[in-house]
Amino acid sequence: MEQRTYNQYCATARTLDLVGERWTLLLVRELLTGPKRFGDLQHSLRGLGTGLLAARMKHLEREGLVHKVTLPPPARTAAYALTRAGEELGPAVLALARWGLKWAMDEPREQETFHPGWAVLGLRACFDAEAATGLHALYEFRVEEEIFHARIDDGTIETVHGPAQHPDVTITIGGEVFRDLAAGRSTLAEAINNGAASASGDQQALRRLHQLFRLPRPQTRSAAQAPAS
Amino acid sequence: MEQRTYNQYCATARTLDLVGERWTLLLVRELLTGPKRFGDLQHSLRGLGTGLLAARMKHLEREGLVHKVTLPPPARTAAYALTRAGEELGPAVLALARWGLKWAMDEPREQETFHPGWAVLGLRACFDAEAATGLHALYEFRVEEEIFHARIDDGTIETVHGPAQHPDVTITIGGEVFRDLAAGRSTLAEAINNGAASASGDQQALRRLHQLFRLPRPQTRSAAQAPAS
DNA sequence: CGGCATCCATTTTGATACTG
DNA sequence: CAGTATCAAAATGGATGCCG
Repeated sequence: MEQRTYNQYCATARTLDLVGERWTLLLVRELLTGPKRFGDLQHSLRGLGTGLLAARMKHLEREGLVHKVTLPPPARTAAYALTRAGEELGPAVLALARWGLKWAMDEPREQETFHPGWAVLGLRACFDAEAATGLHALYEFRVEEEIFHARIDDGTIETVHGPAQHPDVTITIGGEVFRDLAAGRSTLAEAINNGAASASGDQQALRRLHQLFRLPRPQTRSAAQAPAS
Repeated sequence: MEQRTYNQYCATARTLDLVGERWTLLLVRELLTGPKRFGDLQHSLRGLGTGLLAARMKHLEREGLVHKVTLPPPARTAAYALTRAGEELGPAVLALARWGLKWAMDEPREQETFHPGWAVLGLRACFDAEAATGLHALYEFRVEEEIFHARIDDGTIETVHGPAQHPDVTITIGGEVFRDLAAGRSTLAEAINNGAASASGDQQALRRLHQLFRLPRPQTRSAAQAPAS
């Protein structure tokens, strides 16, 4: 395995040698919101068979980007988690997501799957650090059956799968609304006004939340275009 | 073509549908330092055949990331350039490069090729915007037969293939030294002291240059490691 | 359920020869 | 030099079965 290399002494190429194969960066994306079990990973990634998934995870493990953990009680089952090196791929994945939010997220297509965790990462991708100066807050998102939380500490954001301990605000929202929101086709304020979402908790923290994400204005990639430089 | 899609309504997955195939991001990398001809691209990317290269460029063109241009005189030949959308993949490519600089750039391996343009992009990846506040300068790098320039304007950097008009500083340097420098295994100051590089022009701009790039301390990805979270 | 091997149809790729 | 045509090798997708 991994005999196929670009053979270039270049940081980008070396990185792509490690994580450029099909599915690999999406596996990293899944783990960026916390450890996941083998089955969870496969469930999120339709089209990825057990054989290839096992091969990819073994590769990531061998390369030191992922390691096996035992989930804390009461779960106690085995799962995969990112190592420090794996976690630091976050900025690269989020950069790809930012580009996609601006240039590739038109209407959802038939056939396309969606999981709330992707939208959570989408929010994280357009987190505006400046807008969060001085803010320390814990937000919980209850999207259909899935729960996530975002911890904001003065310009930093952490988004994790699972409930929060003592959230300042809890947002309850349907999957489709949440999807539209993360794709910039709706806002949280609108959704709450609509009744499509509800928020409870610290009202001031909620007001800050509205300002924290700066979604790019979607653009179309027309093939006929003036030079970039 | 492009029938293979992840079918996920996710910004990262949609982006990878467009540029996640083998070679594609490396082609973007090549074009990030300016337009290139078909043959130049193939020359830089050993192992990429003409058939696949043609298919990739056609795909990128159809998707509006690349377009054909006619090089200005005296060249006048056809070339490929990034569109606005393509150019904006820069941050994602540079994020991958930053990760690689930290976690994947050990010694060059036998068989690995190297082109100065990659190192130029490596420098750009670790450009420190804060260190460049108030600086407006044009640097020219003459690496073996290749010439690049970097234009710095107060926190922004632009790196382009080709000579500069009226550079403030011109650095002449060998390919291997430049390679080591961009991989963090040497510094420009050392290279100049060694005589491995020479610089002429505005001495103050040269002093600033030394401070502009913050290379990450290389790390090893040990598979046996404590959890990241 | 987690994890892995095996078999097979389909795609993707790599390498080379060939054409305007 | 820019690209097409062709073919062999490799990667992928999907199904299935096995084992603890």
